[in-house]
Amino acid sequence: MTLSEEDYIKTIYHLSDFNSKSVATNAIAEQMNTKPSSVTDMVKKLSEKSLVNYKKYQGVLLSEKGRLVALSIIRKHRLWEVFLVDKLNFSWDEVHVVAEQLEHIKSDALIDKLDAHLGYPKVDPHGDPIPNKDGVFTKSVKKLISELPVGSQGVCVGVNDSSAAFLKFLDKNKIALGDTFKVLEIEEFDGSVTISTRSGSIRISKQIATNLFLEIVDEE
Amino acid sequence: MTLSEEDYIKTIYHLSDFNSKSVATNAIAEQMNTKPSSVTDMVKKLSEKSLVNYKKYQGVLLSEKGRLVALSIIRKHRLWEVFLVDKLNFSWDEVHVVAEQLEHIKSDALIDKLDAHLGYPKVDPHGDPIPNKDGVFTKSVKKLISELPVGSQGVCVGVNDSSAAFLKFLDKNKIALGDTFKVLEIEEFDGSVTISTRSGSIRISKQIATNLFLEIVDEE
DNA sequence: AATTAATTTTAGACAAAACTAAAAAATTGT
DNA sequence: ACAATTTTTTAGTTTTGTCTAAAATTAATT
Ligand SMILES: [Mn+2]
Ligand SMILES: [Mn+2]
Ligand SMILES: [Mn+2]
Ligand SMILES: [Mn+2]
Repeated sequence: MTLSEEDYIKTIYHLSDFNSKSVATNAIAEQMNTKPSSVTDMVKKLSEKSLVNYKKYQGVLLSEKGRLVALSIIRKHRLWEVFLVDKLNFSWDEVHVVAEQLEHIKSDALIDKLDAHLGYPKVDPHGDPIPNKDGVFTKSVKKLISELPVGSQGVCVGVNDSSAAFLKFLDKNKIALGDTFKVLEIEEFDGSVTISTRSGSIRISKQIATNLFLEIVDEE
Repeated sequence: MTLSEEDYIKTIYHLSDFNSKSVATNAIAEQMNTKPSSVTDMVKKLSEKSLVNYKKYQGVLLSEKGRLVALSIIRKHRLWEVFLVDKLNFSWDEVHVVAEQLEHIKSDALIDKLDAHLGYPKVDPHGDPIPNKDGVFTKSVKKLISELPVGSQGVCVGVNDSSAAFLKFLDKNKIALGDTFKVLEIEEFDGSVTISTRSGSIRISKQIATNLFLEIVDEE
């Protein structure tokens, strides 16, 4: 597999929405910043290698083989993201570009040992699940606090608004990525939410609640 | 810089012996498992970009610009090797192939943070020096114990004989890569050497002494 | 249903990096 | 010194991945 083939496979997987619907040539071209004609060429090649199912003018879907390739690249991408954040102190919004390169390093031993070194994480810094060696992953849910019912619990994994002002606000209120929160109460009147944090429980406004993503850990 | 260009630059640097003598087309071809004609093509391209000085039939030498590129790749290669050994528990003889890929990842921030995470190492797992950001490095010396005078001190960084038997012997005598040794006495009669180790001093035969490399740390 | 618009594919070209075969230059041995 | 050998370069292809321009197909609108 060349680097370019791997990126196409990954893009097709992402655009297919868990491999359920067929992906349009133009959609791939747009996502990858190439021309539709280039996509057609590549898709033909991937079809030759039976990594995708493709019929002219009908769009494209990953084969089972292709799906496993996609998941192995996604696994590498997300493990590297965890490494960059946990070990090298990158912030969660800087890691994607670098992981885009690291995901193509070819060495099974490397990924196994990296996985172990990171303590077999289940989720990347953006709250997205990390497939295991066989491409199995727990389809986790990432939701805004404002969308959750009372009693929900999850790990804070992202923000909608990444302005300096908002991040400063979070800091002041001792809210950080990686923290576990529980929704204690929702105020009907103004939509504000009371959540439990490390340092006791606090109430956050509806505006804040619509800007914080929780990763709901699907208990196994 | 493409991956291929980077590998050529690095190879030319290594073959030029600290950039002192001009490198033959055939030597590059042999080292890189390509044909001489391919090398000529690439060398012309590198010359266009003024990364090398090249005149037909005269061999090639890195320009100052090229030398700095070479050193930045070597820096990355060796830092990744340290990471693989120190953090991921690879053994020192497994890391080269993987580092050969990792050295091409493009991100200054990544290398800075990796360097910090590793504690700013000066030397890679094979005892080779790690250039700093500006391409400066202490030209360190790697020598067999049998070649050292009494009083020499250094870090054990490699073996000549990597047979299981020899490695087992080292293990039994509590000699490991990364240990610091000092030459205490050399026996004229049989060439055996007394060295100080973690666990006191031991005498090793001439045969052992000709199979262990020490990295002599050039005090600055 | 027919025309128009959008999407997708084909045809032909190009740059990067490799190759083979043959020509040119440098080196070596007598 | 000059023929033989080795090294290096040139010329012409190939593969991979991209592009533009034009043709084919499908989708949307009157
Ligand atoms: Mn990528
Ligand atoms: Mn991610
Ligand atoms: Mn390399
Ligand atoms: Mn090394």
